[in-house]
Amino acid sequence: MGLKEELKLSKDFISVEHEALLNLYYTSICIKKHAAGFFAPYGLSDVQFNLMMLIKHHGGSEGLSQARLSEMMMVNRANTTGLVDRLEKADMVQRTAAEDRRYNMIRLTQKGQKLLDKSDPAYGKEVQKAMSVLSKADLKHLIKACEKLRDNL
Amino acid sequence: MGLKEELKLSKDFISVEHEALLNLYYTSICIKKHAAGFFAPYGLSDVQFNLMMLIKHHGGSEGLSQARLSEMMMVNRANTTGLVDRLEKADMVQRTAAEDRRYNMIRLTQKGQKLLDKSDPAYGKEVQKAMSVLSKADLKHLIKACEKLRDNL
DNA sequence: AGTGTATAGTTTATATATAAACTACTATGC
DNA sequence: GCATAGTAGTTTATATATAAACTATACACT
Repeated sequence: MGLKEELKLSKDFISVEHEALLNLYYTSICIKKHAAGFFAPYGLSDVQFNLMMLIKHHGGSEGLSQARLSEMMMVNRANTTGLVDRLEKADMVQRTAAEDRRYNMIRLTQKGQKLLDKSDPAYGKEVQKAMSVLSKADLKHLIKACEKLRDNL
Repeated sequence: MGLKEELKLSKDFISVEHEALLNLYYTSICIKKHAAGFFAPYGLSDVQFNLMMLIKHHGGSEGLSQARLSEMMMVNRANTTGLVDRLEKADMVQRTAAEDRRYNMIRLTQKGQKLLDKSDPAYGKEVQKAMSVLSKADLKHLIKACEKLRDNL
């Protein structure tokens, strides 16, 4: 459905450019909400799940520092402090000392690893399902468009 | 730049589908950050500006209820309470009574109207500039892709 | 060795977002 | 008329996000 109908607007968008921008923005909101709903049964938020996925897939054996996690999630490093606090409290990740004593290396706990091993395949399937309405060519087109937009900011 | 390079990932994405989803998500984050930076000199957040724009362009003479604003911003109505609180405190909007006494009709104050009249044209130009890297065909393609994705959630 | 600079993480204050429980009001059905 | 449903807004608790100020550590240079 067009965004105009979805938001029940009576007036058209001012330009295709603005319509495209708002479509990108609101679609991202919808996807985020959907992801939150998908992860809720696992007792995790979408953001918490994302952080744990990054450690699983890019942390190797040493884990990732909070600064690196912040960079990969494109969030302020202050945000990661609280995020790791909550995940540590839930026994999903643990802070471990690095050689450079400024760093916390964040790793998954056994509990965290177990939960991810269970939920990761389901997440993969959900992504395929969500994106299946677009052809491979459409997907590549979409990726290219996003890259161009980011480069231009 | 590809998202892989931008986030300095050492591994490829698992699928084009996942890459497209992450591109959409992260591009939206980048755009939001850019918007926040753009509106900062006006003393407004991107979210506050969005709310005021909705009132200006879709509020007519009566303004909009908080429920309607929540719907148009795709946020929980609890969120709009605080948003309007802060904008009211800054003398940008005002709550006025509607015939149906459950409703607050939110309108721009003179100060809010003045600020919007000044910033709105600059915002329009910024949107054009940001989206100018995509052709009209690309933009329509992007809109269509977003619509398909939302319909499929 | 000591000084300055940069980096990592935390703390604080604040904004934005949700869900759930609550109040106030409206509308519906008998 | 009155119980019941539904709708609008608020409050509370909590999560996520930022900027700015802070501490601790590391590094570079004379």
